[in-house]
Amino acid sequence: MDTQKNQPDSRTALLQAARDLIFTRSFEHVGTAEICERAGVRKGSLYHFFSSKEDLVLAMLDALMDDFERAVLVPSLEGPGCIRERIDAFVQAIHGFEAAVHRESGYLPGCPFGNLIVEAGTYSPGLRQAVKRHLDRVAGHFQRCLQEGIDRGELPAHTDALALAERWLALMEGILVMAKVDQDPATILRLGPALHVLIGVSGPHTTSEDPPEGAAGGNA
Amino acid sequence: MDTQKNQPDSRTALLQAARDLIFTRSFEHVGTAEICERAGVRKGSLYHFFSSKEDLVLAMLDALMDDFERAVLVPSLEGPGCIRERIDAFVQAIHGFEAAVHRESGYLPGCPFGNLIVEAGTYSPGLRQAVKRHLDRVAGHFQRCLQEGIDRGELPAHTDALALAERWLALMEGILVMAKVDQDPATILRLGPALHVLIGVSGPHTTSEDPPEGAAGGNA
DNA sequence: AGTCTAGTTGACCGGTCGGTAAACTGGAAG
DNA sequence: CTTCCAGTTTACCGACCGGTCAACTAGACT
Repeated sequence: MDTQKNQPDSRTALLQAARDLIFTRSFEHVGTAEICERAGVRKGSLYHFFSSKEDLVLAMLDALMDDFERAVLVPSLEGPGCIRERIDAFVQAIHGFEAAVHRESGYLPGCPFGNLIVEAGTYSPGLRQAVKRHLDRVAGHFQRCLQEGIDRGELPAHTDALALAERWLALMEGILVMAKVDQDPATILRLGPALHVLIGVSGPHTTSEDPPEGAAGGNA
Repeated sequence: MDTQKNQPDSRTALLQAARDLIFTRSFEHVGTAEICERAGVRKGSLYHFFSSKEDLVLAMLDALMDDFERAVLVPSLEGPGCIRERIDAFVQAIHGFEAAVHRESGYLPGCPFGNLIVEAGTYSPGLRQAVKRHLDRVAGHFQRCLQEGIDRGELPAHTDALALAERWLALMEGILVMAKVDQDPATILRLGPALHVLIGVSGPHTTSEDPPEGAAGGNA
């Protein structure tokens, strides 16, 4: 009831192995054999639990999204502070995650959802729609965060939270593409403050740039 | 015997075939056999002119960038009008191109450079650095356009054209990722105006949104 | 006991991939 | 004529891919 631990082994191991491998590399460059090897499972078992590699990845994305919500979206976007501080917390969380992967694996992976779209978006409708679902969910978090800012008077009352959330997501995807080009987590911190301008919380003074604020951008 | 040299060069045909195929699909999903078939050339010839598939793609990117500069960047960013109008022309040009490919092939390809980064960025340093070089060149066009706006007084004098150009590029990449998720060129038009906000030319009134200006004429 | 069944195993398949090797072609030069 | 060589052609390779299959195992239910 509370746990289905009588069968967690192979299926869960496959999901975790697929996540680790596909996240740091890519869907196409990670084969089922490698996934199985890392999971400590034979290939036949993979196809006992999943009907195809795509099916495995679909389930992996669900688990990934759950963890992403729990570890990044909710803590940063529903945490304390004003909109501006929440955006900073969000950027910091993304940076921390990408930097950690980069430190451990040598790769800066970028956005796993965006990566999958680019790889498979033009020929696998199933994967594309699944990724779209998850990105819509991410945008939903942005939207709620923005709406709260509107309700609190931090954003103009006429702000279109839905449209602005989509722009937020677009810029974030682009930032992660740029970071992947550079293979450098610092790019996330350098471009992250652009979100302030896009969302309109760069400060009461000017619309073009935010002043150098303390040592917040510093990295260990 | 006489028409065998009708095609100017097998090399050129291979480059064009690679571009057509890889652009609408992807690097990984287009094989050398298919490229050769489209180019009307046997595989041995491919490896006479290029040392590897990656080498072919590298050369293809150079030609693609030249055409992109000539057909999109220069006409839109160095054309008449203020910064804001140039941004609109740029977005229109990108949209026109993506929509045309989408109409003809059924695929919305997104940014070929961004696609390649996501596909190969984490395991092929050569491709990654080549893409970075080309994207830097694109950002250079943005930067010159912005600098001109600063010189003309359309942008604040303290504007950092280099940093802003990078943000412009990041948002554009993100917009194309979003359009690829949606597989809908309209997403480019919907998100394009966010560039106004990011760059700070959304108008003298407010920082959040630009007024709905209908009838964005089909200008390319 | 016997049966049922979810799960596991390892051998195997057909196909595709990037890339190779060697023979061949035709025109230019000595 | 012979030599030379950029370019072409054809057949082929080994590796790897996602996926299949029938046999097997161990626990649960009757």
